[in-house]
Amino acid sequence: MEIPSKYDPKLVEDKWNQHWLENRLFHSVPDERESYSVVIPPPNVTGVLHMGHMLNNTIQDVCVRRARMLGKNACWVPGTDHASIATEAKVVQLLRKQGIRKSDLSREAFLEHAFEWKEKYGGIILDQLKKLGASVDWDRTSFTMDPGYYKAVTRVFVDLYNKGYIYRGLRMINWDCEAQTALSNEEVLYNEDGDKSLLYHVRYAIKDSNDSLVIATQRPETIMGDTAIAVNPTDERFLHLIGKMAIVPMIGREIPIIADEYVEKDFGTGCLKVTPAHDPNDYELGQRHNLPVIDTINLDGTLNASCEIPEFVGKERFEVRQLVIDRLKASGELVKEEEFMTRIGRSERTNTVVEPKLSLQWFIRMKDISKQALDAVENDEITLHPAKFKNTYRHWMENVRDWCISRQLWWGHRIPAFYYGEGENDFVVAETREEAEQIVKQRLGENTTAELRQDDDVLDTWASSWLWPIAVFDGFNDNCFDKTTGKINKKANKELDYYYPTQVLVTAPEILFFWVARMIIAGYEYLDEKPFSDVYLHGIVRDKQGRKMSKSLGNSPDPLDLMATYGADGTRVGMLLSSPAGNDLLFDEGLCEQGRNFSNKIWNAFRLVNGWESADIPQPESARFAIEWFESKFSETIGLLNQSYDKFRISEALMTTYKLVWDDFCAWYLEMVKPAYQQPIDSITLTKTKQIFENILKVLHPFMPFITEEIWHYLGHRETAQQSCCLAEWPKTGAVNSEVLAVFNETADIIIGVRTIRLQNNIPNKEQVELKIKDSGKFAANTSTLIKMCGVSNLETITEKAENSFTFISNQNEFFVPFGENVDVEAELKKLEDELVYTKGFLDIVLKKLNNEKFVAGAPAAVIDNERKKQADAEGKIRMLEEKISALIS
RNA sequence: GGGGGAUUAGCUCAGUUGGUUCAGAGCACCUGCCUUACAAGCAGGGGGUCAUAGGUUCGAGCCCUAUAUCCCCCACCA
Repeated sequence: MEIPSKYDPKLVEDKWNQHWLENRLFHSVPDERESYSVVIPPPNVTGVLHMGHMLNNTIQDVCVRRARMLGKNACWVPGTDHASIATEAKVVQLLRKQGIRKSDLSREAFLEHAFEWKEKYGGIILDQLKKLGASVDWDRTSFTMDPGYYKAVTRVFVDLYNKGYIYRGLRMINWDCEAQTALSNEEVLYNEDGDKSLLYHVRYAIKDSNDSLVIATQRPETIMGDTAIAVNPTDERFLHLIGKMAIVPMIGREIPIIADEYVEKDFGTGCLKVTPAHDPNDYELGQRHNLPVIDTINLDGTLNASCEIPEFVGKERFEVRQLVIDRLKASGELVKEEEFMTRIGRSERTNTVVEPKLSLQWFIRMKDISKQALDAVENDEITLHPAKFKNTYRHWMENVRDWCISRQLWWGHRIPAFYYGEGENDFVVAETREEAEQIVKQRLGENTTAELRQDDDVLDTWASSWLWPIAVFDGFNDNCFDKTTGKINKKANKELDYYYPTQVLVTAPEILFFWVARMIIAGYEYLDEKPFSDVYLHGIVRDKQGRKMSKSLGNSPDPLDLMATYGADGTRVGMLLSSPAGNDLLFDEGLCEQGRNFSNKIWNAFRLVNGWESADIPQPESARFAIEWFESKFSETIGLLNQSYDKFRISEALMTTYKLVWDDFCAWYLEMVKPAYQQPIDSITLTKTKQIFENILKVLHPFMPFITEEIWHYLGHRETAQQSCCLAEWPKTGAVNSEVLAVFNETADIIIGVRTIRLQNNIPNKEQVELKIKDSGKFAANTSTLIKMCGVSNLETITEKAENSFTFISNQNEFFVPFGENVDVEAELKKLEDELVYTKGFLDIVLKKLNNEKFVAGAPAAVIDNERKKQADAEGKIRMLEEKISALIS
């Protein structure tokens, strides 16, 4: 059967994917083996595979596949995140296209649409993961709004509330007056270059004084909500005014003049009007100074009665701005209009200017609950890779701020708070409405007729995904979660007991705090145990110019296209080739090409070996040596590989594998054992070579699962369907015979010497050459390998220098290749002279060191010995070169 | 503004406690080869004052101090 000379992934990948799935090779159940569990960072349920996923999942797959081969019970849990904001935005958009507005729908109707949409399009990304060969346990696919998961999230909310970690508080949120909804920070867009705006300087009178001061504002329409004027306490211009009362223009309200560090002396006029209801900073100022909050703007952006000016009530905020300006101009209180650059936030959805708005939100108190999570990373119970993120992590955790977990959306986990009255504390928190009713009855009496309203808001997505490593193993179920202590009893949950903590979490540093830190917090809060031992943080995939890949730039290749062009294996290798942990990856399609070429190289090595016919003939010495050498080389490399893997240096492991396969195995080993054209190979060498090839496939497998599986089956594992390279045993480190390695190195060095002479002197490979060796007593190369690899017709040991020859030195032995016809003596001479000059210079440097008394006195003996050895070698080399030159000249 | 990180070959990066080939790898580049596994290949080769300036040391890519440039995260000036 003819095997094509080019590897065709299309003929291979689907076949093996199907094989793996049908045989459920990646399914894991607890058993007596050591577990190796990994939870996937759940992609958005609405997501489609992009380059970031490609990188992220390839790294995980490499770790998981290797662990499986190491004999561990590998369990990689897949799933998706409901991603409340992102998904809700998409659903809203979709509905809008169908002419349906969210505001016209009931919550229930909207959620019905959302779930419908999720069923239809959600999980596309999971299918795409199959394409890249992700060896996840598909039977365990989870979703952050699965019923069980939903229950876990609710349960945790109630628990944290009961423990006193959750509270309600006022907070500025971004309000979209048109859509009448709150916006997350991510949904607020800013003009990149800033916005040109006007700063209005307005004069405020001082009570009981002829004095006045001038503030600067870009929002004159909020003047009626002012409750203070603030100046910097060190600003001498205003020291005398601190503590006095200023008069708000137009309405005459008296407000205090306060001092606060926050005020910049150099900006505007140095006086700041404080409007706690309509500016986040002013709100904080107000908190610090106990200022009243006067909210003058309605949800739809019109002014309300609190503004005290009837003419303004019901009018839109920007219309009012102009009216205010007109009034102030007329009264002479507007001193100046000044252009300046600022940044104005606009709603991503409606493009209206975002209105900061105070509202009651839910928070988690972070300080105490995050203590253990800080320590765990600090004392390396959890290791971050690369370690530099430890600093970042510490800084954030030490300055952790309370976490606002409520979102004004419908798609998500609805906050389990039930209100029975209008009072601030007229609510209860409970897992279900029934439980809530019970509590209310206890509180208000059995006969209460209070109607319960559940909070309309849902939880921040991260307030569900922070439970991921616990919840995917059903860690909050009734059996193991103890409501009274608020702890999980691991022993009562076989799965959790076996798989938790997981091994490695692979993700991007961008979400180190949003997600990773919070998972750690949850782990310690509920299990008193870390959720994972190692965190591998990979960079962002960027284009060649270093720009983030984005839809709008159109600079992101589609991973599916790449896999179609270069094969999944080639693309995986391409992704990992230049991606050390923590560094951004400047993606270059050329890397995938390199990956594809590598596939092809492996494929052709297989074709070569596969085509060999064995015969009952003696094993050549060169083949015997090749096997002996390669086995040592392989053992040595396995050691290096294991080290790289253990340190999570995945790209280093890949490069080591790449060189082992391409250089050591293909370029050297196969050439060394290869029989002459159309000659058979001895059976010992063939058998050994196939064994070696199998080992090669094993170390390649984590990176290139498809091609290795394909060849694996060709090499004699076709018979049983269960057999798979996926389940092969990772090679053990064996003995490394350093003597053999040294012999090989010397042999290879001589071969390269002869090749160089051939190339530089245009001696065709077909033409046999003689090789003479002047042995310094150290010659130890494998001669039969030399003869085979160099095209040597005659190998001879001599005692005197050979004349009329090209020469080179290797390991203090001198080698001579006698001139054939057409020899360029001049060129040869020049080469020798150049080398002489260089070596003399080198000797000078060494001597300088050795003549330095301080060096000889201060450096350890080993270092000095080495320098003396260098000196001796150099002196010897100079003698040889000089002799050679004189021989050529004569 | 606060914090963190980086600067080594044309590009992307290694370089472990300062001292054995430590100045490296891959790609790119140059030269020669369609040699019967592979031109998606083979063989060989060139290339760096380790950002700059000082300092510590017998010895610095590595340690210290400044300077310059770049990147990331958080908070963002009314």
